[in-house]
Amino acid sequence: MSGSLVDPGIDSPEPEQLAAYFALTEAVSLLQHQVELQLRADSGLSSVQFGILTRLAGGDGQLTMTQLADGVVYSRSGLTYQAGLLEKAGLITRGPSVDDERSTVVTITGKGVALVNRLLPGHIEVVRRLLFEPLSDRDLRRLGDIMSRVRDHMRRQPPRSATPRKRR
Amino acid sequence: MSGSLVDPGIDSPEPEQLAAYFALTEAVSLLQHQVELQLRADSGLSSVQFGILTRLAGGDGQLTMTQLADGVVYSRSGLTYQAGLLEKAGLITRGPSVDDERSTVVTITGKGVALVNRLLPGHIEVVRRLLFEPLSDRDLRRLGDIMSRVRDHMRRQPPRSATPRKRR
DNA sequence: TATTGTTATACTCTATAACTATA
DNA sequence: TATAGTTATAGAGTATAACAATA
Repeated sequence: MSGSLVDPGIDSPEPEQLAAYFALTEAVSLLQHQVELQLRADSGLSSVQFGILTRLAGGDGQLTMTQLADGVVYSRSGLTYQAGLLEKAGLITRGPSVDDERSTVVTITGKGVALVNRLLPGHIEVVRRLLFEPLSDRDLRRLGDIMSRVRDHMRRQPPRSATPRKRR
Repeated sequence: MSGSLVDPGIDSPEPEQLAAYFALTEAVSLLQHQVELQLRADSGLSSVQFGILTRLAGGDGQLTMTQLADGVVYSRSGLTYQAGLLEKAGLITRGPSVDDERSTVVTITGKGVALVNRLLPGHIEVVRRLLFEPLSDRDLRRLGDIMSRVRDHMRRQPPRSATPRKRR
């Protein structure tokens, strides 16, 4: 008895490949949940908000709304909502772009940078405990190599903004 | 110039390790989003609902609410909500457990199994295109090995249900 | 015309706490 | 007392479509 009611079909991938996919998604889901709990406990920030701030702080501190939406969140209106919260909290500011007056440039404030730096150790500690701990240095190098290629591959796919409009 | 405003601190992990973490989370986030789009387009099901159904279908078709909550969703009331939707759609049924009359046993229906089998090819196709395609067989074996260990490690952590009550 | 961003709106989802019933 | 599950409720988040302004 196989103990399974599903039949992926003749042309399906090896079970081993699917197992890799399931392990990946389950592990990341568990990790994300723990990260979410830690962030809320330490700051009240959601992981989406933390992601916006770290994306800004990881660069030179400035990105347009569209650049942010491409990396963090999946609709412009959703990002407008989150940016509104972060601006109200004094963690970012928004201003017009000089290059293109349609664009809004989002800038992380000193308070925002300070918050990211305060949160990072606890954040990293969670990641270390859950993700790094059971892995050797070599595992981690391989994981980074593999997932970097996957990420780059996905980034090359047509971005969401290219989603065709609803037909009629 | 480093181009970054953040300072992880003296005792921080190697940048290479953090890069592995960021690549992992970004890639999985992109993958989850595409999977979500495909599921909605093909069925109107969310990935949480699909996860509940596949978890049931991957076993013998029955699990208790608590077993489901541990694997798929992060609060019992949230699962009750989702189970209500799935039951209304005729994809699962709920009934009392004979072993423990406090428990509810969730059973996937024939219609539920049929839906999972209908959705699986398209689902796998997305995963193949985004995740498997840029990877060699060896990459995939390594990824599966690594993430299985991480997942097992995380499962060993005290489950969310052990979260201490709010103080006071 | 196409693109950037915001707004209004409706909806989905989630968590908290209170509650019922069984162990 | 502790555990399984449901319910009521409230809040957060998201997407869609319509809109204004600029390219």
